[in-house]
Amino acid sequence: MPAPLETCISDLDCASSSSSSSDLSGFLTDEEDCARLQLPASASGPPAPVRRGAPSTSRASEVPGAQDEEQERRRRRGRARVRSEALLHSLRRSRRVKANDRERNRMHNLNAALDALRSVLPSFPDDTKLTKIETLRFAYNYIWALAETLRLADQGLPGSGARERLLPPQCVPCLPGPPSPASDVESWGSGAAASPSAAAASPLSDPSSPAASEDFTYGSGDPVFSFPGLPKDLLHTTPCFIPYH
DNA sequence: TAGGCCATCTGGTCCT
DNA sequence: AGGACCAGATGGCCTA
Repeated sequence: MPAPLETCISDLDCASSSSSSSDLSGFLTDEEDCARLQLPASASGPPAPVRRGAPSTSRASEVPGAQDEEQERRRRRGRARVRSEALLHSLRRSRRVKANDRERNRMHNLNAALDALRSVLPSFPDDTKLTKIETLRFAYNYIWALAETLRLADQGLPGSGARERLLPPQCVPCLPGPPSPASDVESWGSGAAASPSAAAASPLSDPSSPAASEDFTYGSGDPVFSFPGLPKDLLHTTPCFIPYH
């Protein structure tokens, strides 16, 4: 019984010999086309050329010289198979290269956004670049600290509404941030996203820590970021709002 | 040298 | 169907 794949590849032999390499999409596109190669020639596609309507193997053996023709046919089929597999590989490869390019570009955009985020965060004195995860955690804490500063300012100036003027109302509820460190320090890092290791690493988890009793300032140059009423080293710690793994 | 961070590749899944 | 998004794998670079 002749292999269907060989029959199809015999078709490909004719098709590929008349097609340039830049015109492959019409008959070989992807895995589905590859699967189609497994179908019998009668299942789809153009009718087989007369050449492939040659006598069957059993009849060919009866004709003098037919064995040579059969061998030649097999050689052609073998070459066609190699060619078609190479074409499939080439097409898959070009698609993969395009996908890789898009993915690279996507990651570059993501990194550009992270750089933009870094640029609006207070920079470290030694100009060390924050890692990606540090940038995200730092930004989270920084936003929380700013909001908390406004909240404390509001407490100091009842009815001033400074926070409401500076921050849209939805900004505050969207921060699942910690409670005021002064009032509920122990609950820092106790959220669902928190890990014990992170909580233990934070000086804020220890109410007796000196860090929890001093006003937070950030930066050694100009400007120095000051957050009255907030614990020192707030932004250097990672109070687990972004889960650890 | 081990561990952390990062860029890239890759295949799978979802969405338009 | 093609692109976006995601997560895992891998290898390079750097630092303690």
